[in-house]
Amino acid sequence: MSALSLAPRALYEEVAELLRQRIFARELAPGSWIDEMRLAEEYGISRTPLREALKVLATEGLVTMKMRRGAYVTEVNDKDQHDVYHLLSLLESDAAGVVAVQASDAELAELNSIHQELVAAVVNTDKFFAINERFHMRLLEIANNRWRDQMVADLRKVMKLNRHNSLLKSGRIEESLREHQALLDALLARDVTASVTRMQAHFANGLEAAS
Amino acid sequence: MSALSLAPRALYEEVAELLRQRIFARELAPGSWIDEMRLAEEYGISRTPLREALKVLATEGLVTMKMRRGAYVTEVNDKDQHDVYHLLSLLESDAAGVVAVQASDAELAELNSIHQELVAAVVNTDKFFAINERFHMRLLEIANNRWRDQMVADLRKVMKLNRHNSLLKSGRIEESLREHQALLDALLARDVTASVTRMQAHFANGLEAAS
DNA sequence: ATTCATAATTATGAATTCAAAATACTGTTT
DNA sequence: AAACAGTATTTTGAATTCATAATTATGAAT
Repeated sequence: MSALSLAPRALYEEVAELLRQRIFARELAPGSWIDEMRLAEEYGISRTPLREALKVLATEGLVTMKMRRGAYVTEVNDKDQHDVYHLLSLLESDAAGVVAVQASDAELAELNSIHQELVAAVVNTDKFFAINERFHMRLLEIANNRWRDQMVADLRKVMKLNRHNSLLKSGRIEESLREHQALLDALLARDVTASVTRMQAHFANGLEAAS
Repeated sequence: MSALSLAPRALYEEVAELLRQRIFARELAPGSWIDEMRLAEEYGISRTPLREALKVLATEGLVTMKMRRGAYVTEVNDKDQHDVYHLLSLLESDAAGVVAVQASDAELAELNSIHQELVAAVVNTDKFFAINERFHMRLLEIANNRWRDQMVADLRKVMKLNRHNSLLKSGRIEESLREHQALLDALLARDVTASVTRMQAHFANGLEAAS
């Protein structure tokens, strides 16, 4: 007795999301060929919406179309990984600077409260990851630039293609928490430069740990 | 007796590019409905590749799909315009910083030579615009981050949706040239901070003139 | 004349069909 | 056994067809 979705997505969107999940789960491995017929049959749909979904994923960079030989899961090499991470750092640091200037007091308080949840979740790795993700997402929302949001979302998807995909290593929880705290201090002080710098530092440390 | 393209694009890509041209030319105006059947007939193709092209443009942000009512050219308001411009500034400034560090002497010399062309073209507005575009593109290429290139390309497409789309106002040619010169000086001196700052300034002035 | 209900038309979304290209298979020759 | 030619199969790309939702047109009732 599930409620009908109020805004049912188009079938091709639905399928695109399913494919993303399978790609991130490495069920569809980087470099591997995507069997249109097999998947269409598996999902009980025709090839038409499936092929539309593949074209969307290709535009996002998750999939690579090869002329007359179909779709392949994009292979992300070390340089790609590094390049994408660099851009994430750039965009999110900029967002932090914007938040330091533009956020309402209530919004800063909200970020602070998410951070407190983070502190409380330090013993639970999975929960910590989830809340950490939420912190970053909320900060982006507050920065209020839908184009950046879209770009960050796409880049994060590409990051997930890599085996070492976690933006946050389990061994770095305490360290990461301190970095978050420092960032939050800068935001609450509405110090733009420090906010940007500390977000950059947060990312720089993350990459070092990930490489 | 034209040479066959060595890498003939897929039909849906071809069509996507044709549609982009028409959107930028405002032949397909922002907010207007895109008539699939009409266009398919006009191009002498079926709706299938056309619809695939529309989904690509939707992912790029040029087109908005409305459930069960087709595709519409995206309307870009002033805030969008500002937000996109901000990101272009951020990405290209960062690229300038990267170039200052990583470019070979030959690559810097190449940028310098393009700049000399720019100086020479100061009397010819159209030529100036074209060479200016080439300078920015080449700088991005040298920065060597295909993900950024893709993002910048997409953002520039969105900028073109706006009536005041020129990233460079005709009244600002001399001023723009001076900014380029200053940027180039910083690059040749391999001064990262100055390179970033001057690219930012170049963009900041551009927006002011555009608004 | 305006509103409302109903029918006709049109457009979308998705399945199916079809043509051509790429790949796999078979059998022959060396 | 390896290399090749020729055939069969598979798969892609694109056109066509079909079902249904949305829109428009028509006509009746107030």
